[in-house]
Amino acid sequence: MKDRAEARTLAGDAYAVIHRAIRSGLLQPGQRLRFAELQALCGMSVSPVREALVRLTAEGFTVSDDHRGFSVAPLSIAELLDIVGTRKLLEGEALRLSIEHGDSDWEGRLLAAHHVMSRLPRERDDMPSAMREDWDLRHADFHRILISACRSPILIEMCEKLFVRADRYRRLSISVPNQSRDVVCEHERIMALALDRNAEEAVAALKQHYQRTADAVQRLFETQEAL
Amino acid sequence: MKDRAEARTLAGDAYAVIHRAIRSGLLQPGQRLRFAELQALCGMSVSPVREALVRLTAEGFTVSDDHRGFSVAPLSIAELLDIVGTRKLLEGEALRLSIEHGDSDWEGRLLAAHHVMSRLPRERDDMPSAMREDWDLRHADFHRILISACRSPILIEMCEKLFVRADRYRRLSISVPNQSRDVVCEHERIMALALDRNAEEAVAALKQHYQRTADAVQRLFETQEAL
DNA sequence: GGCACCCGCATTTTCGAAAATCCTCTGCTC
DNA sequence: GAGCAGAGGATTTTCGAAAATGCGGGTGCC
Repeated sequence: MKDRAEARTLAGDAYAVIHRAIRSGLLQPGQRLRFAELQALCGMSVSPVREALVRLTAEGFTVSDDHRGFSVAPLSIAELLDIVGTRKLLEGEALRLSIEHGDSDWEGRLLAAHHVMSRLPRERDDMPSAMREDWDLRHADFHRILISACRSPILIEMCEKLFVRADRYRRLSISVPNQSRDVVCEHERIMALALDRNAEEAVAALKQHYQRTADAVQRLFETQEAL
Repeated sequence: MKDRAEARTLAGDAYAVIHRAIRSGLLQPGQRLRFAELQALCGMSVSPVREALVRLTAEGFTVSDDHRGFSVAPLSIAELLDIVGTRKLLEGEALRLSIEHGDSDWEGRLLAAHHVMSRLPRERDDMPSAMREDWDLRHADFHRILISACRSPILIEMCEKLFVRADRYRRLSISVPNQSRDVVCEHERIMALALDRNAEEAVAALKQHYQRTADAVQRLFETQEAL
């Protein structure tokens, strides 16, 4: 994740700042992005800001309109369903390959990542946002490691991009109370099946895991008519 | 394909020019890209050239090294196999969905694209390169239309990117004589099965089609030790 | 002799302003 | 009143130079 590797260029900083602003909601879906504001936000000149926007556009976080600048990519149920469907396909296959090729080192990293994640609370309201941020990172690590042994860099990269792209939607789902889901349990089950080398059921569990998150967000959309 | 939509900005032109230079081999894999040269090639200042490189890097055609500039992404057997494997997964599923959802308009466009393509010769040595370029475009259209009814914009976009990314390798395979393959026939078979709504066999034929191209290029690599 | 440091050159990266483009509002014509 | 042309302003895009960074050679020190 480019966010964490601290950038050695201003353009990298700008990318991180704007990316975070979009994910946090400071810059809202559909909002037009003016260079003047972004320069103020990032504290730099137009060149690195523009470079950041070009990169964000390539990754689907912003959209560009020639000579009319950039705006934050809008959210939609259609995109959510598309992202989830594609993730089920890609990560499902990546997990299957990981289970096929993974060695004991992979198993160890998986166990470790899950352990760290399970030690953090997820949705306590009194939880400081820093901790919630931390949970997000661990959660991302867990899913990353799950597919890390698939031996296909392209697949990994695509899954990573979709994961980040799904993040804006995932943040909405957290605000849904009483989901009657035990997310921790779902993760545990996926891991157990993976370690058992039960590819079929592990893939099915992973797909179900994503579908449930999608369903939760979709319900939220429909009730709030947030779109 | 961004190449064909004539760009309304210089950065778009630069993207097209450099992209073409990489695909044609004018800029070779691994070669370092200096701004001075690229500015001369594109006939413009540094800003749009840099923007083009950022975009190309996001798509995997170039790689960037902070404060040390850009270079053309190297070719490798590993990457070729990775691209082909991922394409089989993605386009296989996209074709399955297209067959499921495609209407008669889709069938018509598919027939038309195949007809136009079949009227162009592919590998005549005396063929002017403009015509070969034309065949490439029609070939791309055919594959694009094949999956165009899958109703997943993300899947389509990913397939498009992989298609373009595979192009550098595909150009190598054309230089292999006597492939004992009837590419025209393969395309015909895929189309016939798709129109027949025989998803299973159509997907299998498509995957085989890609695997054969991969095999041809791999043999070329190994004999020439071009890597 | 070998190693570390510093300086100058080549190159990338960033800046601030100029040029180009788009949007809006006004005024004119039909 | 509707519609088009054009000026003015806002904004993006591009330029050319300045700043920052990395690389290689040379010098001094151990």
